[in-house]
Amino acid sequence: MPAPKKAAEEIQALREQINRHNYLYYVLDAPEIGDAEYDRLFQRLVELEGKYPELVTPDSPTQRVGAAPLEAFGTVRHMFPMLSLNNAFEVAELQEFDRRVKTFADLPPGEVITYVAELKIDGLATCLRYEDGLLVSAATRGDGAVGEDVTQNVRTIKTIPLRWLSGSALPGTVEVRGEVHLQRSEFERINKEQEAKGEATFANPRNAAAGSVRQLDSRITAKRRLNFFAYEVRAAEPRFPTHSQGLQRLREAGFPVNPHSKTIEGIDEVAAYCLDWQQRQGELDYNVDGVVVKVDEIAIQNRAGWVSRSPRWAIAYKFPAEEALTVVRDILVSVGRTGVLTPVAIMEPVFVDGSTVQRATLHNEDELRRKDVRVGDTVVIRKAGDVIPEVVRVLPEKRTGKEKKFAFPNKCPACGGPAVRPEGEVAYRCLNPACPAQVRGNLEHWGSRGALDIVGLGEQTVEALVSNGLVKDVADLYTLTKEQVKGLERFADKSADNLVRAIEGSRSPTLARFIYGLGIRHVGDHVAEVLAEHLGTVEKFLEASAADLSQVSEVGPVIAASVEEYVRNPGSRALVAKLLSVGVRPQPVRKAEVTEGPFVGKTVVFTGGLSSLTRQEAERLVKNQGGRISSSVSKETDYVVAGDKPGSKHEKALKLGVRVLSEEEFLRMGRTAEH
DNA sequence: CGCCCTCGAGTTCC
DNA sequence: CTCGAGGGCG
Repeated sequence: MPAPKKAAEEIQALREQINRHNYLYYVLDAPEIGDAEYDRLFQRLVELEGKYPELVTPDSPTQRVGAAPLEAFGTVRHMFPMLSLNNAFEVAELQEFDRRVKTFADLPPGEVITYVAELKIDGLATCLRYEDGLLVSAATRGDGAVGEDVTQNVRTIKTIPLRWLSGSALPGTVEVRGEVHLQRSEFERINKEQEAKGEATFANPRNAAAGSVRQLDSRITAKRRLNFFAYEVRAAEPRFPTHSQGLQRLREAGFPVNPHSKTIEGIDEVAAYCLDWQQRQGELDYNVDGVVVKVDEIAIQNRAGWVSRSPRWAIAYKFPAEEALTVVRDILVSVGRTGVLTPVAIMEPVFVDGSTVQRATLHNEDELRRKDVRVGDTVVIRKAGDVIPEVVRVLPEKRTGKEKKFAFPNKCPACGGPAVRPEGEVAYRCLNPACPAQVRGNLEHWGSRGALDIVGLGEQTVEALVSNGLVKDVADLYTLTKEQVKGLERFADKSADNLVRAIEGSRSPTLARFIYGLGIRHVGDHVAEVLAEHLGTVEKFLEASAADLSQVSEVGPVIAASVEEYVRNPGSRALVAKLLSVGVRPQPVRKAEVTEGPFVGKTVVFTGGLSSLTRQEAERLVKNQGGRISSSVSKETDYVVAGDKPGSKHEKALKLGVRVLSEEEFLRMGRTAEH
């Protein structure tokens, strides 16, 4: 039996009323009706929807109670990458930021820029996707490009509209970014509850919010009153000329936008806002860790541009981090895989900012001297960034005279061999290539994610393999048998099998991973990729010369010399030969032969800044399509791509009559060729 | 040569 | 995340 029209109308009316009261209650904190009245409306809606299940829609307020647990989270690709921000810790850095914006946006130094200052909520950056005004997905930040799908959990957050308020929706697909967080009062309530249940408590509101959003059972999430502040709206076509107008529209659409966000003229007033809230942060019922400052006008934002993955037109002013006092019990020296000696302070365990800390790097001899850290000293520590502990300074007034100055060793603590600090460098290095610390480090590196990606070959396993004499170098891994591994402590049948299988599975790495895995000085994953692309095969790699390599973009004299030295060294040649003989087969780089297209056999030169892709991406595009890159313009040059603020190369191109392309024209040529 | 940016390498805790 | 150092450009 179809639902009567009257029921449908009543349901619609109830939803509108409930949404409105939700908004008044949760977002504006100004309810117009009492709880009993609200419950009556809600119950009536539940009743009608129970009677006519075909009328239940995903944006109904009854759909916020959570759903059955998930097995695992899926992933969502963000429409626009979620960027990271540069930090400022002092007013001077804000002024430097202001100066840079003007430089890059071509504005006179005297110009007064309009900024928007927003409190930086200490929660979880979350990206909501709406299609024609209806919430379709919610994702965590993840790596910036792809995040975890937490839609079920986010639907339970009462302040997040399941549908934009009528009349305010932007058509098409729109992303709303914001911060999911917990109020301090709610955090305390949850912890009391956890305690009563005998379950683990959360260290701070951020961890509690993160734990709640990453709950596989959204019914648990629904019981925690998570909150949300929206701070950005993005659509394929920019809809607003200023950031503040975007925020205004979010407010109109029913999103909670932080009430303290403020449009401010000039950086000096922005700095005053930052310092003011630094003082007053305790007045808020949620944690903030700073202020985000954005250029208001989108046109200026675009002119200021981006550096790598962070915008030049925004900065995070960070409040001073929580600090704690502790005592240095000892200073140890660790030896990395490259033989670098790094001093580490071992401290009385102390709780700072969500976790208990007892180690902190002291970086190197110079840093240690600068801070003058001695064993027995009382030190101030804090978290640099979110996790890494840092010794800020020593409190000399706490000294008793019994503290011991640390003498930096000139012997390697791992092998006892000589350690030297080359002129002009900050690090001491152990010179013994057979040093057990380096041997272990090389093995771990070989198995690491960016290299051969051997799951299970961690620190513990490497230690066990080496100390039992089963493995001396990375090639030995490939002749390990399950029986040998089973003889080790902690290795049962199953885990031994897993390890041997994981090693087997790594026999055909890409050439880039293979080169990276060898651990050549100055060759990280990126440079390894560049080298592999240029060399193509492991045979060519073994013949690499500095003269040839330094022609390659991104490879300078230092890297070129380092690689040549590696491939000439008899020890490393022997290792590569051994790897090949035990059946490791680095895959030659397959270059699809491009025979037609606009760039085949052409030489291209870039000048000026590109906006929609990086210089390196553009160069790769040309190379993939059979072209060559050159750094200077001559009559041999076929195209000069002139980006923003082109330099002298542009003039030279005009003089020589070389074809000049705009970024747009270049992209069009590249794209048509890709199909 | 100086500036800006990116990369490499080392590090902590759960 | 942070430091130091390498590479590219003007």
